[in-house]
Amino acid sequence: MSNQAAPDCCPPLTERRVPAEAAAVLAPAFKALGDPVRLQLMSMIASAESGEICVCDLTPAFDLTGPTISHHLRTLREAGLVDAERRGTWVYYRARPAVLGQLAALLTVAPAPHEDGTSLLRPTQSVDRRQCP
Amino acid sequence: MSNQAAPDCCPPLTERRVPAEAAAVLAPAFKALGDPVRLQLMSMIASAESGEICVCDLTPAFDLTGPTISHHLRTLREAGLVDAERRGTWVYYRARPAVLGQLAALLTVAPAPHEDGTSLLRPTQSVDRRQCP
DNA sequence: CGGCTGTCTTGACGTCCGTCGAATCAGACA
DNA sequence: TGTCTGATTCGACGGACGTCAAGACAGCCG
Repeated sequence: MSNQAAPDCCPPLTERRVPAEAAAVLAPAFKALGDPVRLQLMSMIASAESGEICVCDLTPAFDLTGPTISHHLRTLREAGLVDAERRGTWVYYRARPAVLGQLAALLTVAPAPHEDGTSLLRPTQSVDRRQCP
Repeated sequence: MSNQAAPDCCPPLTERRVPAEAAAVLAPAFKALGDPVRLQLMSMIASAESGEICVCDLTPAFDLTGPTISHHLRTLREAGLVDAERRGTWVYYRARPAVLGQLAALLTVAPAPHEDGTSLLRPTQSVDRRQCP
């Protein structure tokens, strides 16, 4: 339905101020990723071996009903983050790397040499970082 | 209040599936950027010449009341994306480049050589791309 | 001290979002 | 053709979100 979150272009958010029109187009993409379920769905789709993944593989991974997963997938679709294709009985979802890349570019901070090192990982100390040994 | 969106760590979303706990911590950061006003605020703060910017410079840039801007700034603060510091009469906000960098890394797609080129910019053709001449 | 300016908090209101159950649509298969 | 399975849409409900007006708090200055 011609939504297609279309960011203005490339300049990192830290370089120059994002104009209102660009923000209006970019924000929905971030909003789509602003839900834990959708973030996981996006990751499962984007990291699929064959480049695509069946809905029937996505649904059982959550404690949610089919319609709810379908709703989240639609949100990702309307945000322009994924593509869907029906093939026979099943529907396959595929990521749009170029779009992810654009969002990444927007958030990318140049070299960041004199950082304060205060990453999200260790804000103070109470955060569990059971990843990254 | 000890919120501090703390992503698990580094592996791009396209590499391996984001675990539920990590998604629960990362999603709020994206959600915070999922509003046009906050995205602009984030950009204005992150692109500030001196590294920080006064609330008195942020508020007049929008057609919104002071409390509303303050509310959005609080959201960004609680998401761990910015820091606030009161200095005399004014309050200054400063970005957290390391956090932005982590979010960027999560969205970064490796090299992406065989792309279909379908970036958000030109999904089909109906999108206005009055940026990027 | 008293007033002033700037910012944040509180309370309220309307809207949007996440979730579900039931119904509907799309293919496959007998 | 009929039926079964998989996925989406529809309708509804509770909760969260964006916004504002009014009030409270912090620091300056006369």
